[in-house]
Amino acid sequence: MENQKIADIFNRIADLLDIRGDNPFRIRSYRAAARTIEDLPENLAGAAGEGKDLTDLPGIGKDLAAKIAEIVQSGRLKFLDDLKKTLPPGLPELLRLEGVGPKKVKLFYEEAGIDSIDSLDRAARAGRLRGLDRMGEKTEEKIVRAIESYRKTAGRFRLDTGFAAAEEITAYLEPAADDLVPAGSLRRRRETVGDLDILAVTRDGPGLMERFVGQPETTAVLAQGSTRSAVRVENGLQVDLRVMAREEFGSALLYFTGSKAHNIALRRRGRERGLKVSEYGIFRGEKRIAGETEEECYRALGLPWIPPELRENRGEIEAAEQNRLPRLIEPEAIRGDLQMHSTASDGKESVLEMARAAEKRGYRYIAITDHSQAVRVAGGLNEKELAEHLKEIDKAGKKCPGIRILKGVEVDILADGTLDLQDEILRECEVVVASIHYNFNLPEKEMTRRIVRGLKNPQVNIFGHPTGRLLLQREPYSFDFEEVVKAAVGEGVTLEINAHPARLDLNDVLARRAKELGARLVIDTDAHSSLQLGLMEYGVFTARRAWLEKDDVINTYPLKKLLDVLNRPLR
DNA sequence: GGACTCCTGTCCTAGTGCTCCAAAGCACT
Repeated sequence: MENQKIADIFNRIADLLDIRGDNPFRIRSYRAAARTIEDLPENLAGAAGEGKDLTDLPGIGKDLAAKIAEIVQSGRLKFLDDLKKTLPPGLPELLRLEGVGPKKVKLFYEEAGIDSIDSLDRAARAGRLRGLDRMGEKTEEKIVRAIESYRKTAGRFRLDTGFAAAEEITAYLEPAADDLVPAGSLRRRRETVGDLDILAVTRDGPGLMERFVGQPETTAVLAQGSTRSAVRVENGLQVDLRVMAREEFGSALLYFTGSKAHNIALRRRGRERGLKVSEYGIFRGEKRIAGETEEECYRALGLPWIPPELRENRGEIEAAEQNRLPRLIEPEAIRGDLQMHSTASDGKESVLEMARAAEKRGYRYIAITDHSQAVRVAGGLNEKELAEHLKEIDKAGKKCPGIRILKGVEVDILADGTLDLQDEILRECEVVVASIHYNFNLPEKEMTRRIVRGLKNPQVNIFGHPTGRLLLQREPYSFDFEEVVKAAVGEGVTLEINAHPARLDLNDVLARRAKELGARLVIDTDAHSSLQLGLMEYGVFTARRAWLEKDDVINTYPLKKLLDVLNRPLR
C-alpha cells in the first residue's frame, strides 16, 4: 500500500471533522500525521508489517498507529466509514472550491440544506445564499465563479496521481501480459490526466481482462470485453485496458497516445499519400505497410519518430518533416537544483541532509533557498536570521565537499514590488529566488508593475513559480506575461519551471513562449524534504513539452558557467 | 489526537491581508 493512500484517509477524516466543527487540534493532528506520512522516505505499510513501532514517527501516537495498522491490514478504516455516514457524501467536495472552507460548508448545509456542488450552484445562482449569516451578493458571485473554475478541471487528476495509479496497475497485470504500456495524456506527460489508457499484448486476452477487472482497486466495472475493458478505481480515475495484436501494437500506441489533434493531422497526411491510418496499422489498399512499432508508422508517413511530449499538433509535424525537431532535454542532463527548503523555514530536513541526498542523486550543486519573513506560515527568515543561516550553509558545505551548496533565499515580492529583505543581505546570497505568496488579487496592470519592479532588483536571479497557479486548485494571478518575460530577459533574470506536480509553473505553453522571447529557464523542485528532490522529472517533462533543449535550462550547466549566468563569482 | 509532563491536565504553527459584511472566514507552505 502506498503512503499516499494512508495520508489521503487521514486528510479525509480531517475534512469531515472540520465540517462538523470538531476540536481544531484534533483536526490538526490528522493533517500533521498525513503530512508526515506523505514525506516519509520508506513505505509505511512495509514498516508496519515488519513490526516497527510507528509511534516513533513525529505526530503519530498510540491512536493513529492503531488506525494505520487497521488500514494496512484491511485496506479500510472503520472510524472513517462511520464518520462518513454522519454527513452527506457530497459535502467534503465543497471544500475544493476556492473561498469555501469548513465554516461555510457547515452553514450551507445546516441553514440551507445544501449538500453538493450542484445544489450550491443552484442556490447561489438563485440568490438564495444572501439571506444566510454574513453572506451577500458578492459571495454568491464568487461561489459561482469558483464552481465554474472547479468544473473545468473536475474529473482530471494530477500527473503524479496518474503515474502512481499506472505503476500499481501495470505491476499487478504484469504476470498476465507480454507487453504493457500506459498511453494517453500520461505518456505525453500532460500536467493532468483524464483517464488512463493502458495497452497490452498478450496470448491470453480473456485471462488478462479477468485479472484487470478483478484487481483490488476496482470500485466499478464499466465495460468488459475481449479487447477492451474499463474500470473505475478507488480514487475515481477511469482506467481502460486494450489488448492488441503484436503486429498492430505500434499503430495502436500511436493512436492511443494522441493527442487527438496530432492523430487527425497524421491521418490527413496519410490520406494525401494514398494511405489509410488507423489504430490497426497503416494500409495501402488492403495491405498493411506498417503497424508493429511507432517508428515504422512515422516512417511510412515520411517522418522521423516524434517524442510523445510534442504530439499536440503545435508544429511538431512540420518540424519533423524538415528535420528540425528539438533535441529535448533529458533528466540526466540536470546537474543541480536551485530551489529547496530546510528546517530553517518550512523544510523537513537540515541543510546537510538535503545536500547529502542531492549528492546521492549525482548533483554537482544545490541552492538552499528558505523563505523570507513575509511567509510567516512557513517560519520565514528576517535579515538577522538569514545572516545566521547563511553561516550554517557554509558550515554544512565544509562537511559535504562532494557537492557545492549555494547560499540562497526565496524572497517575497511584496505587493508594491519591493522585496521582503534588504539588499545588503541579498548580496550575501548566491541564488536569490523572488516569488509571490500573497496579494494574488491585484488588478492585472498593478500585478505586472509589481512583478517587473521586483525583477528589476539587481540581486534577483530567478523568478519562482511565476504564475502562482496550483493545478486543479487555484488559477494563476493575472499579469501581462509578455511584459514580464521581456523584463526578465532585460534584467538577466531566469524564469523557473517549478517541478512540483501541484505547480508545474511555468507550464509547457508559457515556458515555450518564454524561450521564444529569449528567456533562460531553470527547473527547480522546491523540495521541502530530500524525497521531493525526486520530483525533478516532472519539471523535465514540462520542459520537454515546452520544446526545451539542454542549453535552455541553466541547471544543466557546469558550476562555473552557472555562476557566470547568476552573475556571482566562483569561490 | 499528540507531546510533554505537572502522570491529569495543558498546550498545541503566527500573523497578516483580503473580502465582504459588519465580526469573521479564508488563504498563504
